[in-house]
Amino acid sequence: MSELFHINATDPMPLYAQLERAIRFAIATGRLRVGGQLPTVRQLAVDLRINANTVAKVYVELERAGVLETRRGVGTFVCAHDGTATPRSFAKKTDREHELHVLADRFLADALAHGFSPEEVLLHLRNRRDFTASKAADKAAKEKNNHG
Amino acid sequence: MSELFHINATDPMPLYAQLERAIRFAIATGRLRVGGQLPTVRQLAVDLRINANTVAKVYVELERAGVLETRRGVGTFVCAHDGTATPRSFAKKTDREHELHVLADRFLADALAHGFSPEEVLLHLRNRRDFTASKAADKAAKEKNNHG
DNA sequence: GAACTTGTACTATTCTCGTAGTACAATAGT
DNA sequence: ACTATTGTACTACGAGAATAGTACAAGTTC
Repeated sequence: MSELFHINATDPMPLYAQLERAIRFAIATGRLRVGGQLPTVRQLAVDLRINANTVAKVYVELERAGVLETRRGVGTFVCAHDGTATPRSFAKKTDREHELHVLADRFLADALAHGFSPEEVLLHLRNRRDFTASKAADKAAKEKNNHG
Repeated sequence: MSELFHINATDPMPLYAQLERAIRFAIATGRLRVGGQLPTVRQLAVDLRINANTVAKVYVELERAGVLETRRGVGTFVCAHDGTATPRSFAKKTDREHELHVLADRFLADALAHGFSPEEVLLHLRNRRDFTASKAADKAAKEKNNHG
């Protein structure tokens, strides 16, 4: 259970953005179950070695987005309404496709910038079954623990 | 050919980081050839609607990294030494693998946060041929040489 | 009710990012 | 030599990100 999310302080991406992504990802892949409880604001701040305000900001933002639900004195939980389902509405289907294309571009750029070849990337993706983990949450959880 | 790179001002990722990635990506995929000239600092700033200082900063950073080569009064060019080859040295092969795993995680998180299903993402990647564009460019170059 | 936990709301400070503007240095073209 | 182009350097300013610290609100537990 070492760490649910990983945050990289040296990454140019803001910490709050990294954490928000990490949480959404954990939910989508089933590492965080619907109704499950997240670490407390202060605890997560300690674990990730970031400020509690940053964590709180992310929690608030995700609650506003309908992803999380918070109850004072109790904790923060994954909301029943799946926040990843319809975060944006696309005017056309091509817009949606384009959005994904841009995201993939960025990922490729990242990987290439880190010295990975396109073949390497493709091979890695092919060998990763946890992409479809949202359907088989339990399997994903087990395999995730390996690389933890 | 309207725009070589795309930059998103609303993205939490800093502009300079986006541009750096975009340039490395363009080089790695062959859209920018070795020895090819990049837009001038001021011109690119106008095209991307960002400040010239931001562009200059990226150019300097990429030159320091050995990706670009600048000549005053002439322009900025893609350096012969492929800067994407060894940006980092990994202690172990597993470290390298882990790095890629983390990158893939982030990409997935992004895609899922934008409302795409894992299946959708996989399908998109499978249908994209430009993953292997860099190798394809090399092959194309070689074949041209063969043909004389 | 008292103690504790948890989320929330501030203020203040520091740092980075990005912009704006100006000035300078080096090269090419004339 | 003069001019235009290109990269470089610098200051100043504002916005956002992140930190540190404190205080408050709402719930649980005893």
